[in-house]
Amino acid sequence: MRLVVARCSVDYVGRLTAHLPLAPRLLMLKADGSILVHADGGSYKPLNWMTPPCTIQEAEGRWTVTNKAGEQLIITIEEITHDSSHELGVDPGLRKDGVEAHLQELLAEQPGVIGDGYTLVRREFPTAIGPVDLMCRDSGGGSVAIEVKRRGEIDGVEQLTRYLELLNRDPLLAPVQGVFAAQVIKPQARVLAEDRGIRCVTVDYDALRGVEKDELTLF
Amino acid sequence: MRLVVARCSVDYVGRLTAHLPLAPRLLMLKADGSILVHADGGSYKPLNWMTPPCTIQEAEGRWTVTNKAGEQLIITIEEITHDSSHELGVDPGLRKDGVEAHLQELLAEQPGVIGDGYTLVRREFPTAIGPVDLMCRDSGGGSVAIEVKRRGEIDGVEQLTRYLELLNRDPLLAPVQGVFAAQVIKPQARVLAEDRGIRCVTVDYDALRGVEKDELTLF
DNA sequence: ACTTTCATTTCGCTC
DNA sequence: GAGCGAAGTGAAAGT
Repeated sequence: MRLVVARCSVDYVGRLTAHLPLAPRLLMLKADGSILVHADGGSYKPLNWMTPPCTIQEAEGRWTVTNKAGEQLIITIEEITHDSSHELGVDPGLRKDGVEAHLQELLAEQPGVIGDGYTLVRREFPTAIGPVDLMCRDSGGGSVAIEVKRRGEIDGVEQLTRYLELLNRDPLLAPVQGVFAAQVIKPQARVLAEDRGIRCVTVDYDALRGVEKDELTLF
Repeated sequence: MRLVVARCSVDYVGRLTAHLPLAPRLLMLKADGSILVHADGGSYKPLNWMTPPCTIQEAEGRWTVTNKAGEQLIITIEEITHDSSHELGVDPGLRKDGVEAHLQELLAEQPGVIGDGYTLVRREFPTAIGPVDLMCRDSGGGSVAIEVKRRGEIDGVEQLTRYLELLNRDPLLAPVQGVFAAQVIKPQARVLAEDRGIRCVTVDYDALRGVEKDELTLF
């Protein structure tokens, strides 16, 4: 990784055109050829950048970064105040815990938490308008489509409604019940869901993980 | 801005929990107190970060970053290989051109691209639940509500559906046709739109701009 | 301050 | 590789 602090102006021409007036900034050149232009504030997102794969052509006071799609980042450099290179190697990567995917995994392992006697048909059940998070059968053999969210809001209810409408057109599946499962369900989402005959279930992430742990430690 | 290259491990506890094993990385500390942890690859997104406002407490080999919501980023430092500070000042900011607003402008100037004989009634046509991007009349004098998106996805179809439902209750306007216009329309969004009687139009941004240029250069 | 919407979204997964 | 949904989405604009 090469770090350059320089007074520069930047022009991007690609999916849109953008211009950065002359000012001191950090230029971060990564090992994969990508480049980031950062200011000293407005964190997280660079002012301008080019994602890999791309090539950097350095001329006197003018760097031209080009990617496969022909997009260009042109950096005009007036003055360099710092320039250093560092060997970092490949990063071992981030381990995340507590996102929707994990919640879905836990519920897939314990469908009984959502409804007595529920059994899993499959996760990410495919439909023409996208996958249903969990498809189950209830104790009577009826189909149940379950939408899992970390935070239950109206968008999620709309999403499940679309799936249900489609699934209920399929005579092999219909009638399909809907369940909206989330750690927290906002009142408006709950009202809308129940108005549409969708059952709401709030799930406790730590409890789910606890049950999982208990089961594991029994053996 | 302070730049530190260090062998470190990072733990985030907040909206989720995340862990980064020990490895060399760049730590970028910005003037507003925010901090970014970058590896030598990936795109512009940091491996881990904390957005301002937040406070950094530096102890021996252990930096603790805390924000208002109580989320924490704990950086355990084994070895520092670089440490430099730089005065950058406030950035003058980015000028952009070519986003959705611009696409809407171009279509407003050339409604014929969306449908033969279409004429513009007005942009940002107001309704009780928000403005319709473009309201036009077709060659027969009928009303057409147009939703403009850079990328046409299901959300956009839902939005237009809500507008149409409302507009069609107004006896002075009804019947109102719906058109979903975007540079790219995803198949699922297209299926949903056409199922609801909404016509889909894909528009070529460069061609629109080209036509505009040609018209200008004719005079 | 809160809500809505856009994004050069990026990222990860499934088909 | 394309397509889709989630994201610690972030960021900006309007209310």
